[in-house]
Amino acid sequence: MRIATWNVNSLRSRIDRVEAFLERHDIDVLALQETKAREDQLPLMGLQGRGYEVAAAGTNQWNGVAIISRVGLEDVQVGFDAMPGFGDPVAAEARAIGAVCGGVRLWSLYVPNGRKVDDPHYAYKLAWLGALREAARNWLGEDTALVGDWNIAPLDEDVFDIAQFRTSTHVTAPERAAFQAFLEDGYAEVTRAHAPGYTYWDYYRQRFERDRGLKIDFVLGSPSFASRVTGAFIDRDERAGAGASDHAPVVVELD
DNA sequence: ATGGTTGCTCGGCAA
Repeated sequence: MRIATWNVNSLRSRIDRVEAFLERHDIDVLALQETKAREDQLPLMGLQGRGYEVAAAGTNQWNGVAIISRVGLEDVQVGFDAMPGFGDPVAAEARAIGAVCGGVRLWSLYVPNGRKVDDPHYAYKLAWLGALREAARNWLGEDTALVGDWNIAPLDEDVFDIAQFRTSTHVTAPERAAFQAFLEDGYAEVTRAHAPGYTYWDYYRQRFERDRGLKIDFVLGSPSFASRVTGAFIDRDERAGAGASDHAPVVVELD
C-alpha cells in the first residue's frame, strides 16, 4: 500500500496535478492539506472516475483537509477530542480529518502555522499540538499514521538558513518539544530515514530553484504502522514548473 | 527590517 501526504495549496487549482500524481505513483491513499475548498466545491468526477472516495472538511478560503482513498474510507472523523479552535469554528475544524483506509487509521493534519511568536496564533498552535498529543496517545495500539503539514522544522538542518529563522516560528524550542513529545510517546517519524531533503519551498525569491526550503511535512506512525514501512520519498519534481504547490508530496510505502 | 509570490476573490489576508 502507498500512502501520500501533500499540502496542495488549493485542490481546485491543482486538481489536474493531483490526478496525475495519483496515477504517476500508483497512490492508494492521499492526505491533503490546504484544500481551500468547501465540500460542495470539491472537483470529484476525475477522482471518482479513477476509483477513489473522498472525505473532506474545509472552507473556501484557508485551511482545509481531505483524504482520498481507493482502499476504503470508513469511520470518518472531523477534528479530534478537545481540539481547540481559533476564530472561525469551520476553519478550525478544517485542520484534522481522520478515516480508516485499508485498515490504517490515517489522520490528515494541518498544524496551525503560528504566524509570529508573539501572535496569539502561536499559543494556539502549541495548545493544538498538546491536544492532538493527548488524543493520539490513545491510538498507539492501532495502525495509526499522523500525516501532514506539521509547520515545525524539528532540526536545524531542516531549514535552509537557520540564522534567518532566529526570531521565527517553526523552529522554536516549544514547537520542537511539542513535536518531540509524539516521538517520546511512541510514534516514529518514518520518512526522514528514506527521504532526506526539504518538503516546502516559498514561492518567492526562487526558493525552489535554489533549494532553499524547509522540511515540515512528516508521517508519524504508531509502532505497528512504522514496522510496516519499507520506503519513502519526496516527489520533488511535483514542486517544479508553473502551477506547482509550494509543498512537494511525501510518499510512504507499506508492506 | 523589508520584500518577494500565490490563492481566493476583487480588498486584504494568510501562508
